[in-house]
Amino acid sequence: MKDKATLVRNTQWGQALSEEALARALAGTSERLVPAGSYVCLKGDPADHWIGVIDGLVKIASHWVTGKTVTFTGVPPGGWLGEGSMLKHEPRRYDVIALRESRIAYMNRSTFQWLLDNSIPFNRFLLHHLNERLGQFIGMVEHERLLDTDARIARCLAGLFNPVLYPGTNRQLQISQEELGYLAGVSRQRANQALKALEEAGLLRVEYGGITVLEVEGLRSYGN
DNA sequence: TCATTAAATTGTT
DNA sequence: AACAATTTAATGA
Repeated sequence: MKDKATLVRNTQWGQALSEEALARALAGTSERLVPAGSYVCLKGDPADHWIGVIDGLVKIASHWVTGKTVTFTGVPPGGWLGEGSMLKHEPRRYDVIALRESRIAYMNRSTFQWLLDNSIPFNRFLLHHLNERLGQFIGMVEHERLLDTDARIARCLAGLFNPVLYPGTNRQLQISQEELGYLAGVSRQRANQALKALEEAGLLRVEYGGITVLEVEGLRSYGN
């Protein structure tokens, strides 16, 4: 994906906006290039923006004082995040970190509010978005303690391919096994081992610097 | 356009 | 965790 205009235009709500409204939405959205390993936003920051991923890959995580980090989920291009703190008018409750160099769109609060007040499709989108996110986290809590690493990786990938949350993601995903390990909370070696098992099962193809998903449903239900 | 070199990613111990 | 092998990207002729 190239820029914020492409990102917004490709969303469900963006397509329903008039040219005038689209221009207004874009005017209230800035764009920043975040280097790999840098923060997109920090826990405790005032939530003044809704964040969209134009290109790259970010993870939503929490940093513990002991130095441990817990990753909640990854967000590929086409995904949006941060609406929760935005709606509740409270500080960010997590860190967002770029796993590799990423182009990020920041929509300011007034524009977000304006869309909320004026666009039914935007509201519908947010509703679906929140509902999917909720389902995703319920599933994670349910399975985290029950599944082995192979299945965790499988679910992690299936999560990245969720067509509602991340409509821009096609069957190919550019993610190194190291990054995948970060997302699933396992070592690179173990991620590699899991990927081999999943490839063996015919669910995906491992390529240099990325993977191609063959059976999203198979990934989602792997290990059940 | 092709060849060489550097960087990134993966496989193995 | 460290090293070797492989693939891609970058550079210059």
